[in-house]
Amino acid sequence: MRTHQLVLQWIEGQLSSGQLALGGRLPAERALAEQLKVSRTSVREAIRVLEAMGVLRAGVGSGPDAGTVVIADPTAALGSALRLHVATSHLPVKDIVETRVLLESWAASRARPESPALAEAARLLGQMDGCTDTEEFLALDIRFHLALADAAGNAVVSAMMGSLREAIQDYAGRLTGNLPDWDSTAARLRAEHRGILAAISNHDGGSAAQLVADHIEGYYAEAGLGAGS
Amino acid sequence: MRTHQLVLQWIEGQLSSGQLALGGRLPAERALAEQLKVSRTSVREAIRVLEAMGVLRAGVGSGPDAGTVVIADPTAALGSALRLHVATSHLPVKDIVETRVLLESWAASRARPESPALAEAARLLGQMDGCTDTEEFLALDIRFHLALADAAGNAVVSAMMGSLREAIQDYAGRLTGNLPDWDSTAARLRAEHRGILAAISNHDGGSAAQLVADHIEGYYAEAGLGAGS
DNA sequence: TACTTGATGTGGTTGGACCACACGCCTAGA
DNA sequence: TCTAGGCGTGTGGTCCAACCACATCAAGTA
Repeated sequence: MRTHQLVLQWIEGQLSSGQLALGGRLPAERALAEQLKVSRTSVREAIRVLEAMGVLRAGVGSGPDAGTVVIADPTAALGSALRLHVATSHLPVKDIVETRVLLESWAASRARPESPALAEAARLLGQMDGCTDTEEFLALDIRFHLALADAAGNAVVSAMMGSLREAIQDYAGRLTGNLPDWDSTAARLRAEHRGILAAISNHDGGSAAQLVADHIEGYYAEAGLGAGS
Repeated sequence: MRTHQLVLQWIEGQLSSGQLALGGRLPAERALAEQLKVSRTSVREAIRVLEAMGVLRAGVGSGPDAGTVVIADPTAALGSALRLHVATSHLPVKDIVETRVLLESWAASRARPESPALAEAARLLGQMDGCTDTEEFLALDIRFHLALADAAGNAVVSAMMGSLREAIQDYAGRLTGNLPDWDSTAARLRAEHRGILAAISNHDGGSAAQLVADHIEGYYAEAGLGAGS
């Protein structure tokens, strides 16, 4: 057992037992090192790992933003892990898109019409109507799809959706250059978004799921390869 | 930009550009530190992160197993990340089980009967028949379900399935104690496994998906809370 | 030839030092 | 009295130098 793993175990234990909760603060690195009888280096290595996993956030200085505090950002961990393994060509982009279709169509079929996340999605849709900038449109589009995922009320699916999105974000951005006519594409995407939202509002989960799948795969087909709107 | 993140970027760049591939070796820590004009500490912190993400593996000594080499274990990264966030109570076990049902039933519906992974699943099923030890049975059960997921041919879904499993493994293990009669449960599980395999062999993906969902949710209901066989 | 022994290179760990930063007290001035 | 500045204190960020344990390989020895 390597030293930093001992520190990891200790922190995970504190989290499991509830002695360290969301928003809680870890002891200072030097204090924790002394407490666990290890070097500060080992403590720092453990903190780095948890930071990369979206469990901790380290801040310098003093005050409320300082120190090492517990956060909860599962998307960050899953996202960077997926991105790295895509980089090693071990996770094909095709599989990522396929998984995204799977998760997102499920989320659409399970989305509750009264969910606040769905209201947020509708608001974003309104913003996209008056949007002329391509980059801004895509940013809003991402948030729209994430809100859709949130509306299903499954935190794991939401986190995975976000991470899949993050993993292929650069890739998807490059694809927009392949589009022959961005304006017409944007118009189509807007219309499809409205259709999805309408299906969910009508409690027609089956249609919503199908529309989402078509929506993503349609973009996939049009842009030539791998990442939907 | 913190120093270790610079090292992370450099390594990710090497991976993306293909100059560092699966099985490749990183320069020695001291050499890499000098090359990037940073301290060995920062290099080590970056390596720790990538190690936790299942991208690198560090080995001491000399020879083939020594040095820092590129591996590809997406499951490790996703699994520990999910486990940690479950520990913070930010990802409900209920959502994990629900996601597992979603992914696994999809995998069953897409599994190709001629897949080698499916043959492996059948082999494992045979081993489980002559198995009397509870713990060994559960270990084989895990491998059976993972083989099932692999048979769909989607690396992302396989990795996510494995990570979900890992995240709630301890939890699932504790649940077996709740069962009133393990022997009869094991017999039922075996029969259900055979049914799933048969449906896939008959190219009846729809039935297979439904059987898998029932299989997992049945165990969930019987054990009282959260993790299927 | 077979065994021992040391050199070499790897990651693993440690302690100490210094830096930049941000807050909050505490003093000097208005 | 009230205000504005400076300085002390504690935080993470970085670096360095040294040592350890380990595994291999080559040279030397019986």
